[in-house]
Amino acid sequence: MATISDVASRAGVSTATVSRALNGKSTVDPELVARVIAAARELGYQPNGPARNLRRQEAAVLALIISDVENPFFTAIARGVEDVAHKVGYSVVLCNADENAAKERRYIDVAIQERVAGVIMSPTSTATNIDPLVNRSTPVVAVDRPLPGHPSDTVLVDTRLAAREATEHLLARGYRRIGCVTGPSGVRTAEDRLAGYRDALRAANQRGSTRLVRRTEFRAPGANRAAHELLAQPEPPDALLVANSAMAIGALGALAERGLRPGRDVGVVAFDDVPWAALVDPPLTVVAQPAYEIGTVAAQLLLARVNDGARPATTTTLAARLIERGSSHR
Amino acid sequence: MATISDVASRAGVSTATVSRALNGKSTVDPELVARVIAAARELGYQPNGPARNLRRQEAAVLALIISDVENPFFTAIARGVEDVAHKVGYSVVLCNADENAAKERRYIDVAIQERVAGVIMSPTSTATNIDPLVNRSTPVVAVDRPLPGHPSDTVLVDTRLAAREATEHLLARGYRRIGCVTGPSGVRTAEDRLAGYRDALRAANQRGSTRLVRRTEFRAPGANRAAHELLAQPEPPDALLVANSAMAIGALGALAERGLRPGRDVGVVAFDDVPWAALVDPPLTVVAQPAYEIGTVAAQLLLARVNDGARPATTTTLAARLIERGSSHR
DNA sequence: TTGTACGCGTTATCAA
DNA sequence: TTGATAACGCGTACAA
Repeated sequence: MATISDVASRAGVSTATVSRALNGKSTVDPELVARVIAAARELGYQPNGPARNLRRQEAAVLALIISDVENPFFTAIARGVEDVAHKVGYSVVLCNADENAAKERRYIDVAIQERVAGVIMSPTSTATNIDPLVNRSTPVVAVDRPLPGHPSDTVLVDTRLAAREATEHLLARGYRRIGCVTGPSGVRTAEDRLAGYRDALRAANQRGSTRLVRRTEFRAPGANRAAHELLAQPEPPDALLVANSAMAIGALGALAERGLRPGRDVGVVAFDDVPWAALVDPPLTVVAQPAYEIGTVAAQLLLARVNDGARPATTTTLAARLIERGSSHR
Repeated sequence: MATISDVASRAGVSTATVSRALNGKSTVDPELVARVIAAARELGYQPNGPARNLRRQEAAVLALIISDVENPFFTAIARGVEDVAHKVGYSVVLCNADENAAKERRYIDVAIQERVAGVIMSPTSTATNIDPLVNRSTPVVAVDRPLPGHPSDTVLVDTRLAAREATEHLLARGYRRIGCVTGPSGVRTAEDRLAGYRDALRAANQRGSTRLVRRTEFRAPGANRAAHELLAQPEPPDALLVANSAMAIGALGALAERGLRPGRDVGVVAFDDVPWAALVDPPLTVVAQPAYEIGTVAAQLLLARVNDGARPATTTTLAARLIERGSSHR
């Protein structure tokens, strides 16, 4: 494989000049630049990344550690991050922690070992430990969920308010016993959505009952079981607030299995506006989170911090938007 | 940040011994190993990846370049690759080419620059050029679509046969004018699905008509337009074979917009068994591709080739499975 | 079994 | 503006 000195001898210059020419330093004779570029092309020269990163003590790479690659919310974030990063010459490596603290820990180690410029992550839980990153002063931006412990740039959605509005919407539609299927305890978004739900009930002078609330993993099977449990009760809920789209699949499945029609029999609002939401019958009312924008904002914050480690940490909170469809209409 | 010589002095040994101890070489006194490990832990030592990769001339990293992160088919492949790679100590970096030849090209360059051990990719089109990888003898495994030019390990689904069976299923259900919405020309899976569709019509002594076929990008909006065009004709199709799940969303949307009910009015079979397929009304008949298994097989092939570059190239073809649901029932 | 010393390919410093 | 050279941190050949 061609190295920088191969290019240097072919162009009849020193390696230093090749390096300067290829990195666009302004202090190089234009004619030499042309010769270097030609030589590099002829040899199919590609710089050796590890050597460059070793020398520079940093790679033009951002790590994005997300909790679940199969969740469209997180893949949309990924696209936002990529679009911003690529524009300024950074690559993004996507790591799937799979809602698994051990995998997450492993990817944090990989990010450190590879000396990436910065890390964007959605922590799997409040147990997430970023001390290793902080100790090495690798910039970290949290998305979707805040990081425990250290102050860091954070991009969130006002999901508590969104959950409140969604619940108020159900109340306004005439549903009276609203249930909530949310994520595991220890995950901030799960807590916030539940809190927003309770805010709305309290504001309407309803006493929330724990019999109407279930916590489960953020996936379909758990939500399916949870919905069945709620609906099997003597006084079942007449509406459900569901905390993400995978869970919506489980919950809607449970309704179908019980012969209940969303909207008419049980009102349903779920978080995340997935492409198929408008397609089910009746179409699903959702809380649309600005996932792509979370990604772009996070990437901008991270790049800013890479260039200035002393910037004070900020928290950006984006608004979600309720999209009313048939599943919350009797 | 702690280096290997920090660990060495703390443990009272040489850097060579630290290296050997940490890499599990058998020729080290067990007591020294213990001291080294203790020192490394105390210092929070993490090896410098770039330095290690520079020295080793290779990184324990696989690149996975997929055509679309937002397509569940590809994210399932990614999980398969990850699970196999992690088991043997390799990391996976996921790159989203976004069905875009330029991004794909860029990620190939990144893979070369970072000197990854190997690349798994689903080529965006027959124009994909992997010469740069081949020239540097970086092992490549193609998934979903074959690579043009060079013989390489390849993991495919027998999608032509699957399309034929899906079409025969529609014929057996009594549909008589079957249309096909497939992907762009130049993409092998798009061609194969169309070919399988035509195989079935020919076997049934039907003359396929180009008026029943549309090609479009593998996304919902294109498929939506295509389905509208097909259905607006004087003699519209009474069934549709749709080439992936994103396109299914567009096509089902078109049916809804025209007040047509899947199954009863227009039979529908789509590729890829997505979680919501069973949830729409009527449930969607699909061709389930073994995506996760594609990933595991591809990773195994790649790792085998990393260890033995002389292995002959193989092509593995996996079978797809038709899952009959309501959308192909009158 | 352990230590010394070199080189991987690049960039940055310094001198010319 | 250019070139010689040192240094980044690690693994290993070789010597002890």
